[in-house]
Order: sequence, then structure tokens, then C-alpha cells
Amino acid sequence: MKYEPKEIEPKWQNRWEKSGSFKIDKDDESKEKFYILDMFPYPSGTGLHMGHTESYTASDVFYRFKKIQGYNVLHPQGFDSFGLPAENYAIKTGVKPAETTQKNIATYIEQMKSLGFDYDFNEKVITSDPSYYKWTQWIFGKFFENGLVYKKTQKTNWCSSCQTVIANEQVVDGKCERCGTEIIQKEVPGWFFKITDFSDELIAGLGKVDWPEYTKKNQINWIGKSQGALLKFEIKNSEKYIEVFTTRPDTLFGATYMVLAPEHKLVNELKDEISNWNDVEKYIIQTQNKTELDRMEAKEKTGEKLEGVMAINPATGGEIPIFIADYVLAGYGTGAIMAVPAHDERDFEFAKKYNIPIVEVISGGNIEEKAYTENGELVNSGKFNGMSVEDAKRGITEFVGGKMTATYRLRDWSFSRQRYWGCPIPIVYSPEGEAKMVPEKYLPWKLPEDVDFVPTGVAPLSKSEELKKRVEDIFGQGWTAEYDTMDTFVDSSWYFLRYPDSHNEKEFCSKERLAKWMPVDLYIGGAEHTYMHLLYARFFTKAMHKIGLINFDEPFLKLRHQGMVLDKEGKKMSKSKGNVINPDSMVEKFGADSVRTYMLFAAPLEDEVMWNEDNIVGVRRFLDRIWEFIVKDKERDPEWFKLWLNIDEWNKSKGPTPTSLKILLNKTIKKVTEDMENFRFNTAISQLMIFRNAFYKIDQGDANDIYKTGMESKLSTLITVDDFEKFLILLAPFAPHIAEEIWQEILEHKESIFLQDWPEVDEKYLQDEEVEMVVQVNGKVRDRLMVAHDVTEDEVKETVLESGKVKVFTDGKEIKKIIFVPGKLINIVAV
RNA sequence: GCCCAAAUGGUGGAACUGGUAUACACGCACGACUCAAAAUCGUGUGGCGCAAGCCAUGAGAGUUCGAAUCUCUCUUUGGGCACCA
Repeated sequence: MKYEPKEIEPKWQNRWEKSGSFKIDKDDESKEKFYILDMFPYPSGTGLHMGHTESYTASDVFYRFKKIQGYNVLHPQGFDSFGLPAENYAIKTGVKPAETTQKNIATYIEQMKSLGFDYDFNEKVITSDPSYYKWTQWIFGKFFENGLVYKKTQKTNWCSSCQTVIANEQVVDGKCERCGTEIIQKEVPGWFFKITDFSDELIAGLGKVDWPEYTKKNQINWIGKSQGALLKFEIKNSEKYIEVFTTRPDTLFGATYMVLAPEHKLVNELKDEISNWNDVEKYIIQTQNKTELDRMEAKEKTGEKLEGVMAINPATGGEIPIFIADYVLAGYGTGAIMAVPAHDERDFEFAKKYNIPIVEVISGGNIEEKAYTENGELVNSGKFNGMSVEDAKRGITEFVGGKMTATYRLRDWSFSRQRYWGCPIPIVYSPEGEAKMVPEKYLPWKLPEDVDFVPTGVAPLSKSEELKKRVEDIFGQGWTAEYDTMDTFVDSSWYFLRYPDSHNEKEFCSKERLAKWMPVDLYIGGAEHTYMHLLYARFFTKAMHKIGLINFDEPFLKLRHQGMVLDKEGKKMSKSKGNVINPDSMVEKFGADSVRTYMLFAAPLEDEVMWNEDNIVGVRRFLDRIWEFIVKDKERDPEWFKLWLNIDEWNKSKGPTPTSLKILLNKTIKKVTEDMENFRFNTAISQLMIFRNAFYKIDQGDANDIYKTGMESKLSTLITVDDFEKFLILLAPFAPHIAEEIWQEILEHKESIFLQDWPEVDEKYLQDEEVEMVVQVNGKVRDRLMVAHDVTEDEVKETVLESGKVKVFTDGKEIKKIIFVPGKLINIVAV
């Protein structure tokens, strides 16, 4: 019988499914729980891609490992199924998103099964399903009650192609991350989550989770906390004042002008005092017409002086001019700055262009040439002269009645979308226009079906007669519905809370199940979710914690990212390059076990993997040879095989596994176990290969004999069935099908290999009797000798010094020192 | 511009807290089997040299008996942020 993955893999997939091997008892208290979570996919029309395949393989391997170790493991999968592609497809073809989604999910499930991923799809979460989004809406309601969500009209990022508002996190290089269209700023009313209330907690919480350092750092940078001061500048001959945020209050004496963002409220309020209003207005309009991209790419700073108004520097009492300029952003700090050209590069550039005085207040640089932004001693600063920058920050802030404070880069999360295929925002408006939460008994607040998908900039839901009628029936004449839907990132911000109790119709998850299963022990997924999903999910957790819905405030204790899967030249796979590889064709060609094992063997999990079809044969050969060893042997010599299976008989007649092989086996158990725990799957697999190479050695003559005559078994001199089985269990997480096939069909066990115990290391067999010791002279290897593993320095010293190979290098020299590393090396220092 | 990560054979990659550089795999060469090829199996495989040996972990210094690993400077490549006051 040949190794035919195509036959054995579907067979076991079906049997596992039928026997419900993946089913767990979520209330089982007898075993320790382990919750391992995958980032669930968006079910797109193109199917599962290689990135999913790698990440889900890693989690499936780890899940099977933990399961064999005896944990009660929750390892669910679901679908992040709301989103634009299904809607865009509907616009093109008229097929309803709900239908497309259902079809795609079915395909994804088939693909996942074919890779041997052992998910319980009865427990799946589908975010577009009313039984799920009911709870998305319910949680939204709790946030609404507790003031964590609000509506306002403000400039937001507008994608004219997607015809919707998008969040700051979804703008990449000034373009829409989805379609690449340049983002413009548009005044749109919309809903916001108060994520900024949690800025400090979102930073602090990272201290207690086991996440990759760069991911934590990126989140911290994204939140962008900066310490500084709020200072007030009075406007001459006016009650009004300008408040600025600065990280450098110590340089206040050098502030020689001020800048307001063109959108700043005060600009309009000062209209009557501004003598060049026409020019100012022109500049404001110019700014409005710029896209994010234009503004970012501007080579030279521009601005317009507000003629006729002056501000007072509160430190010096001097009058300083006020400008508007688009290098000052309305959305950050107070939307206004004090400009200190001597010590800020941007202000320096602007001051040079507009001939504004540059006053040095920190010594140490040459401000004739460029701004000096380093530390130094204060000068030209009255009584603060001679003070250090750090001391002066507080001192000067207090001196002018300012306030030390922090500002953040993070903005509130704008989650309204003017699109159809998303979770409806469960809000209705009274005839007076007041927003009210839809009462709980009307949840799920269903997405209407009688809509026109074609985007016109007006939310598609506004065209639904059914929704209009529904609102009037329930709330009365004059009441209207909220037509926006939620950003799909809302759906994925809490889905991990649903899996432990996915069928609960009364709660999003029962208290008991939450207490038992949360938080997630291990989360695996791509690093591209650092800013959005991971930040939003942490915000949801903290917000739900704050209002008492859950009793923990970090959702994911341990996080690991898989690297990208590239083509064999190291290029990103993309449709346009035509280099996309699909997992189905790989499974078809090499079998799921080979795909899984190669995926993890090719590179460390967190690194990029270059998918090279030519190399996967190595892994396939590894599995072929295991098959050859055991299955072919059984066929060639059934009698002998029967004897081998009976371990007692075998030991009597042939003896146990040779000691050297036994030691290698125990080293292998140790290394594979440790590597698994540390996600070093690539080296775990290579250790399994090393062991296989050792127990399966045949020589040339035998190989040809086997080929020609099908002669007797080669099992005789090597491994016993007990030890072979240990090896098979170590292999099982990676290549579950072949392992199960051999376990049950060839070794004739009644019970699944996944119900066995993980092999334990036998400490007796960890130490080789003899080891090779390296002999160095002055740090260079000159000789090697076999010695007892516990040999002492005195025992080998003589031999080593007498060795001819050593003498050549020590003759005529004085031996100054001997360095001895037990069991490893002896180094003779000779001068 | 700022921050982060990386650089090891022809290729993907090993090397745990400084201690045998190149495990494992691909590829390649030669051989066995074959009429032949494929598959399979075996042997070899960093470079230079007949050899003893010398040189090799992006480049250059340093610390050390000993450096891929630690320190400094630089180069290149990825990734992220970017007028954030």
C-alpha cells in the first residue's frame, strides 16, 4: 500500500467529525482549561489564503499538542462576515450579501477541514448572523447608557469611492486602506466610541501581557502620549485668549509668534478684527480643498498672518503676531501652538520664510543655521536663566499660570459607516431629533432587506420602507431610524467573549463561562492588526470591565504573530502579479500533512515564509519514509510484524531499543516539547527528522533487495514498538492524518492517538555515556577526543598535553592557563 | 527625519544564558538499481590548497583564553510612524 494522502486524509477528517473528537465539555472542571484563539477570517470570495493557512496550522498544531497534554482546550473558529466586499459584489451582480456570505463560509469550512483543522463548527461565531449581532447591539446599548458612545458632527475621513466615513486607523498614507482612494475631510455626523477615555489604561495594560515587544511599542506609539503643558496667551485689546499645548514650556521666552490651525474656531471669532480677512479666508478655503495627501506632501510651509491682531507672550509681556498655517493640525492638542523658531525645526523654517525674530533661550546650539532642539541651559529667560530644561518646564508653567498635562495622538473611534452590509446601529430618533436606544426587547434590530445597494453617499438603509414602517409601528409617527451601520471592527472587538457560550440566547456569555474561560490564553494572528483590531478589542474589554460586564481588563494574555507568506522569490502574493498560491492546490498535490508540516518547517513562525514548492518535497519524503518504514514492513513480513507489536515477546527475542537510540529518543521528546511551548515549530520538526534518520537506516544492498524481492523486515535491529509510538505521538500534532492512520490501522489501536498521553522524558536516558570533547589551543580547535561525559580536568589534561596535534602548537611556548568546560571543551592558553 | 527588526553556504534556515559555525531540509555531484529514464536508496557537498593548514557568520574596530552571539561606528534590506507642537 502506497502513502496516499488523498485517501487517508478525508477518511480521518470524516471520522473525527463523526466521532466529535473536537467536541469539548465547556463546564468540565476536571482538567485545566486552555483557550487558544485564531483571528477569524473575513469569508471572501477568493477563499482561504496562505496567510490563514500558516496561522491556523500553527494554532491547530498547538491545540493538538495541548490536548494530548491533557488540557481542556477551547479552539474555536468563526467568520467576520460583515464588510464591504460582499456589498460591492452585490452592487455588481445583484446577489444579496447574505447569500454570498453563506456560500463563502461553506467554502471556508470545507477548506479548513481539508487541512485537518479540528474546529467545532457547531460553535462558530458569524458576525452577520442576527443571533450574534443582537449582542453587538446590546453591548453598544450598555456603552450608550454609560456615556462611552456619542454622536457628533465633525470633519472626518471620507472615502469617495467607498462612499463612507472611515476611521483614522484605516487611513494609510492619506489613502483609503481598502481601495487606495485619496481621503478627503468631510463634515459628517457620526457615532464615536470614547476610546480616548482609556488612553492611559491602554498603555498601562500592555505591561501585564505577553505580547511581542514591537507590537506593544507600536500600540504605545499609536496612542502617542506626550507630556507637556497647557498655556494661555491673551489677545491684545480683547477678552479672548489662545490656549496652546506644548511639550517645551521651558522655551516660552523664545516664543515669537503663534499659529492657529486654519480650522480653529477663534479665526472666525476674530473676523472683525482681522484687517486682511479676504486673504485669510482664501487660505482657509485652500486648506479645505487639500486632500490629506496634498497636505502631507507639501514641500514648503505656507501660512497667512492675521493682520490687526496680536497675542501677548505671558512670560515676556511682549506682543507677538498670530498666523494661520496648515502645518498646525486642528485635531491635535488645542489646534494652536506657540512657535519657538530657535528650538523647533518647523517653526524655524516658517520664521525664516516670514522674517520673524528668532530668539535663543536654550544655550548650546548655533541658531543662525538651524533650530537647536537638544537640552541645555536657559538664557534670555529672566529669572530662569541658568536653569536646566527639565526644571524650567515646571517652573515656567507655574510662573505663567499654566497647567502640566498630557496630550494623546489617539482620537475617538469613529465607527459610523454609510453602508449596508454591517451591524445596524440600534438607535432611533424622536420627532424632536433626540437619539434613543432601541429597547432590548426589539433586539436584534435587524438589517432590512429591501434596500438598494448602489452607494450614493446616503446610507442605503434610508431607502428601506420596511425599516421606516418598523420604526413608526413601534415608536410612533415622526420617529426615524439611524441609517448608519457599524464599522466591522466593532463586530470583532468582542467575538472572543462569545465562543465560550456561543448558543446562549439570554446573555452574550454567562458569568460562569466567562469566569471559567476568559481571558484568552493564546492568540495567534497577523501583525497587521496591531493598530486596529488589537487596540479596539482591548478598548472593548476595558470598557466592558469598567461598566461591570466582565471582571478582567485584558483580553489576550499571550499573543503571537505569524509572518507573511511570500512566493518563492520573496515577493508578496497578489492577484495582479499572478503569483497567488492557493492552499487547495497544495493539499491536492502534496497532502494536508505535508502542507502543514512544511508551512511550519520552512521558517520560524514569526518570520516571513517563502513558499517554495520545490522544497516541500523534503517534508513529503520525511512522511513517505515513515510510511515506508512501518506500513511496508507490515506488508512484507506480517509474522515478523506481529512479533514486533507484542513488546514483551519482542524484548525477549530481539531486545529493547539500543541505548544510543533510546537516548536520542528522550532528547527528542525533550526538545520537541520545549520547542512546542516556545512556538519553535521549525526546530521541533527538524529534531523529528533527526530521530527518524537515526532509527531508519538501511544500506545500499538492502535498499535494492527490498525493491527487487520485497525481502524481510528491517525493523529487527532498531526501535521497539513502544518507542516508535512515542515518536508517532510527537509527530501527530503536525501530521495528524498519517499519525492517526498508522496508530489505528497499522498498530491496531482502538482509540485515537489524540487521546494518548504526551511522552515523558526518561531522565535516565538523557546523557550520552561518551561525548566528544573539543581540544583548543588559544581558542582554535586542534583536536577532538571521545571522553566519558563526566570526565574531570585532571583526568584529561595529561592526554591532551601529550597529543601530537596539540604539541605542534604548544612546543616552545609557556602554558599560561587551561580552561575546562565539563563535557564540552578544553582550551590551552599558550604564549 | 524618527522608531523597530534583520543580515550566516548555491537556497530556506540551525547554533539554549559567549564554548565544535553551517543542524535539518532543498539543490547539486558521483554511485547503486534500470535496456533507459523517473522514483527510490547510498556517499559527498562553505571557500582556497596535493597536503599540513589557512580563510569564512554584511564592513570595520573593541572586550575575551574563546564572539554569529556582547560593545561602538558604518553599510544594506525589510517593516512601522511621520508637520503630533
